[in-house]
Amino acid sequence: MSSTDPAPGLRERNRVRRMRRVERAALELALDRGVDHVTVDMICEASDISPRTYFNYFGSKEGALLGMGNAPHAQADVDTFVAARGHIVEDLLHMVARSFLASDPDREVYVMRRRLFAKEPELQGLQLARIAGRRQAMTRIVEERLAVERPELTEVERGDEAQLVVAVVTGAFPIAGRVWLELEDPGAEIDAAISEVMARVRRIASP
Amino acid sequence: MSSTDPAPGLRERNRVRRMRRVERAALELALDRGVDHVTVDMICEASDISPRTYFNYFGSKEGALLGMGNAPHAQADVDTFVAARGHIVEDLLHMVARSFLASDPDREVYVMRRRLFAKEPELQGLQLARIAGRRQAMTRIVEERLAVERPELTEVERGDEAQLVVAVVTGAFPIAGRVWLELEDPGAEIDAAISEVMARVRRIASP
DNA sequence: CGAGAACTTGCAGATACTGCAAGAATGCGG
DNA sequence: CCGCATTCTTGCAGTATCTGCAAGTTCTCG
Repeated sequence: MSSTDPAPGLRERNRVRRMRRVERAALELALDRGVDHVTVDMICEASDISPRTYFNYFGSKEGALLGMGNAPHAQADVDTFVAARGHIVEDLLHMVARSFLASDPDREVYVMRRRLFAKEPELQGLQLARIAGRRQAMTRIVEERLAVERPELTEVERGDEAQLVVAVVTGAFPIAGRVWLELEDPGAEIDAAISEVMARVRRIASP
Repeated sequence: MSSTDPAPGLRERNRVRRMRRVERAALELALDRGVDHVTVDMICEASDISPRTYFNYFGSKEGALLGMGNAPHAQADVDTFVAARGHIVEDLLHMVARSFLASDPDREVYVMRRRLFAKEPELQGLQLARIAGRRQAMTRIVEERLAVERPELTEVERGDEAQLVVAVVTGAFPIAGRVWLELEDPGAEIDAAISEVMARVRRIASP
């Protein structure tokens, strides 16, 4: 289920191509006229797809605007994080970043999305709702690591600490994303962005 | 607009009473049958209100389940926070807590809400979406304080730092809320809960 | 008490979303 | 290349959410 499937097959390729087409159409329409002056029917007409299929793909009107929300983390990345012993926030940021890059993000779509978010801040709320499931999954993963790393904590304390770590990471990741965007060089440079953001995180809690 | 209005007036009192009645009915129904087997019409019938009025009050089906999302912070509390020079996260937690207590939270409804959230985690996502507006407002307030407290930061850095602070606080507040709930004594005890949570926040970023 | 403001309600309608079943595209073994 | 099974797309019909408007009702205040 990772991004390294050997033969995607025609069916899968068509699917991806169609989804991208719909996403683009939706973003263009939303940027042009504003989200709530766009209907699902418009998006479907613009991308030549049936409304029923639209919902099969994205589940909700905003689905095409928000993009990837459901793909779980690769087990290998999870294991790496659980076994790592660096700063837990930084390690988790790396896991999330790896997951993000694995989805083969389309830089152009990403930029459109950012512009749209700036234009209609309510979408950020929906984005948060969309990734709520991921937050829960992440919380469980962090708890797993804490169980071996800090066995002195009670179960409740572990849960609290995990929640806090996840909150910090979900707050910090978009910032790292922006920093990453400003660097021209794609790929490994995201590590630099993470280090930079980590420094800011440290500064906040220290004094 | 604060909670210290001298004479609420009959109109306002009716309004509050009715909203509470609707909230209770909605929570009971949702706990009983599950959120998506409850319709707005059911809630309205159970609480003897017209659907149109329901939407005037709560704006969305889930509004009655999630509770207060829109009331802005009292200007006095904001000023206090901006002028304070303690740990910025702790100060902001206090501001949020004051705002929360000012809404005169009904402990029983609060408990029902927590039970419902535990039963249907997707609601937590919607909750995040609902308070997204508050988060933005909080971010601006934090930026305001940072502008005077740390003038050496660039505008972008200020924005980033504010975002991080808000992320930490919105992550930490529910935990403080739970701790507060477990204390029998209502009222000022929320300060103790905040101190306790702050210690955990510090522990996370330090090593 | 009476004028005016604020609120509730019903109605009509647009839009979002879902289940179902038929039809089309694709994968696969012969 | 041909059927057969599988999976996906689509249309249809129906339900639920949400909104604007205008009329009726309740409250406020002088």
